[in-house]
Amino acid sequence: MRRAGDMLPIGKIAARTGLAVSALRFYEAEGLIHPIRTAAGQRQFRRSDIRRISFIKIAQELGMSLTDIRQEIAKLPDGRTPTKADWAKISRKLQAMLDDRIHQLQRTRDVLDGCIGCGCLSLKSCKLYNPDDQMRQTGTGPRIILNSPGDA
Amino acid sequence: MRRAGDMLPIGKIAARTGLAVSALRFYEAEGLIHPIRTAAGQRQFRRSDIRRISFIKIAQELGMSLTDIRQEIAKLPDGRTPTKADWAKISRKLQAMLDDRIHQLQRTRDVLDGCIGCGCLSLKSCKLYNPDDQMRQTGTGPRIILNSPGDA
DNA sequence: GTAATTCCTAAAGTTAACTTTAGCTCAAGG
DNA sequence: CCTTGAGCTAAAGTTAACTTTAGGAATTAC
Repeated sequence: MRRAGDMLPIGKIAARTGLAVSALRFYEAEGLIHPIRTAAGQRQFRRSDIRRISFIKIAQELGMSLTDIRQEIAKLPDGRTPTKADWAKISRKLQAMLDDRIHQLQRTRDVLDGCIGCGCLSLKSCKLYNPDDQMRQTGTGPRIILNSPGDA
Repeated sequence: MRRAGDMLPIGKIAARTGLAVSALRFYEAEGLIHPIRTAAGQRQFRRSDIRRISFIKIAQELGMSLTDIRQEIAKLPDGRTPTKADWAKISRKLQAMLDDRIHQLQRTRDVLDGCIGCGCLSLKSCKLYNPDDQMRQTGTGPRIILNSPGDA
């Protein structure tokens, strides 16, 4: 029952999500979104793609790389437009990540409280950094890692 | 009263802070740390530099760029080795940033709870994103911004 | 119907934060 | 002494995540 009226051109999607048009094209090239094309070759997005893009942004905010996000999104149902339940399921990992991150920051905050004041601030000697934290990027290139495995 | 015994070579500092030697040299080039040199030109770090580097890492973790961090560090007393009080003072901004970040994530978490479940997830239509949030990077180049000014 | 938008692709450029490489010098151990 | 492990510099390379540019084609607005 859904015809052309449901579809949105790239510019509208950009406006609705706050992403640049170029970023959306980039995301398609990266396999994160899969707009269909008009006969003339112009991209047409489903409304549900807005949710997908929102998911991408939240996951990014939590430090996931686009590669990681692509993997997560790949768990969505095959050809069909994902339902709310699909998103709820896949979002559980985000919930957990949010919780972890919040706790980590709270710990940092608490320790910083006494620790910078007392003058002992040192990445190794202080327990400001929790060693039990995975899920941060590794490898070469630019890194922003505080809790790298091995710190104690 | 302090002679050479108090000073540490770059390798030791790298070991103590968890940073790579190359990163420390890079930080010096960026004006974030200022080790002195031996007659032969080798870097010698003060023990207090460990605290300085720890500060840099925490600030980075909170999303500050090295440029921002350099500015903050510039507020430390001129030539003298900073005291605990100096660090405590400059760390107050980090405390505030930590608090902001924690609250932001909590908000995201709470809204995500109901919001992804209910299927309304959309960056613009949902209040998942707080518009009252500054202190995120702007400009060109790679960006990871969720709460860019203008979102509602 | 035509001017102004919006869209297209492909390729190259940008930025931050480092790392790697190449070719040396210095310092510590046996 | 002489080898081996740190250090040094300068310059080039890397990576992620985009943006910009160039040169067209399709739509929309008047």
